[in-house]
Amino acid sequence: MTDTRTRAERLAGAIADAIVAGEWVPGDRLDEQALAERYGVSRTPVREALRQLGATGLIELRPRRGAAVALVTPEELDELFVATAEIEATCARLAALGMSPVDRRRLEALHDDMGALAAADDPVAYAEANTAFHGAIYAGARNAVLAEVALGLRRRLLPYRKAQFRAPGRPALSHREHGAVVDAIRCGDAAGAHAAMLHHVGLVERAVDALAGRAAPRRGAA
Amino acid sequence: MTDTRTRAERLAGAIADAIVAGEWVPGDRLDEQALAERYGVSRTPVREALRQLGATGLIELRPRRGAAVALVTPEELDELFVATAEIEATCARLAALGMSPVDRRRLEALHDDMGALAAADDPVAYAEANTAFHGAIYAGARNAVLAEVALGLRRRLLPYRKAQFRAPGRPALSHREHGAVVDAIRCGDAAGAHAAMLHHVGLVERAVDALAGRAAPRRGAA
DNA sequence: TCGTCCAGAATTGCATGCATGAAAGTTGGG
DNA sequence: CCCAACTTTCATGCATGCAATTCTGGACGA
Repeated sequence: MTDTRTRAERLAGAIADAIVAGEWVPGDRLDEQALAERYGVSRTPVREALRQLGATGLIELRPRRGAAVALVTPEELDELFVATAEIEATCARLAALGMSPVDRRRLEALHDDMGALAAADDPVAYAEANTAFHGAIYAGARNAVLAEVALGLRRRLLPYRKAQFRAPGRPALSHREHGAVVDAIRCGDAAGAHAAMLHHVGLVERAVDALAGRAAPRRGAA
Repeated sequence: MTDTRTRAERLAGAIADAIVAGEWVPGDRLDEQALAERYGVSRTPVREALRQLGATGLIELRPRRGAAVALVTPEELDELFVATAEIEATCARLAALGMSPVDRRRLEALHDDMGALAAADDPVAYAEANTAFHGAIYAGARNAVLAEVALGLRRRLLPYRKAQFRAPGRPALSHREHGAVVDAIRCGDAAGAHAAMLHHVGLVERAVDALAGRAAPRRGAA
């Protein structure tokens, strides 16, 4: 069956995928004509796709100066991480309160499966399963709006956390932290789920900082 | 000095303002040609503006079938309110933890000023000040990303909460709830600020529900 | 009365062309 | 050698035109 979406929509998806895949890195210029030729369309749908992506924050549109993959400052990156952590923690709390028994079992099963990937120290497979894990938390919160916001923020962070799981032993650490979240959700411990998720994403931030070769930014520190 | 923004950007702002002002209500079709004539431009920048607004959720773009002001179902409306409440509560918690003494004083002053508006039962002036109040909370959280998300959700809700303050006595009730938030922030009571804000926005939702009653817009209703 | 089907009209999707503003390159002066 | 102003080049912003799809309304048959 044919795709009913417009070219602009498909382009937006394709360009976003390419950015997340690292084909362009933050700061790279997105030339309208080059994109048009690459995807075999005219500049018009390319421009519409770029506007759409600009509204999500994944790219930046500077009037008369073209589009570029969003280049966030260290301060903005910290805010992005904090915002993501808070929203994911909120999802975890809502999940602890309202997740169905069946969904809880599924989450536990997914977590158990990830244990094997962590033990095998398989970063690629673990990263993929990690996305599913966080997606299960979003779903457990039973709030599509929060999930959409969280996914949007996660996408904006992806260009900066690509290599995160490649550090040896990181999947295992991530898995232990997930365990705290899963335990709290299983017990219906809303505050515990919130705290565990906040702690987890906070650790991810510090890992990214370490990879970037910076000292971990501290909120309000001198 | 001349506006350096492109026509598409200005159009996006103007159309959003018109929607929030109630010039079009949820479900109304947005005709490209009509918009182009109204704002004295061609369809090209109009289309780009519509894509931008579509990405924010304020309008819906149905391929080959035009754009319309987003018509949210009662279930989605509930999710929007919950998400907004959770994010604003998070901002309140962060504000309680990290707001500067000067900002705390400013927030208290703003709250006191709103007391007069509430006593006078002036819904229009109170609604305006209310926006400033919540903006002060966002600022207190010191996280532009969270603030941006909260504002975006608030904007999507605005077409549904326009008449909210017109119920007699509502400004006074809102002001009392704000007082609980302000008190908690003043004491640095993070959990209290979170709970007070959650409660406050939850009450707003119930007020909107009451106003909407059975006349709430329904998609595809029989 | 109701549903179906088929022009005609209207609207969206996209390509193309041109004008404007920004960046790069060049030249002349200090 | 450096810098500033000018020129050139090129990408973006926008208008216009055409093709494809959807919508409308009326005729026709059950």
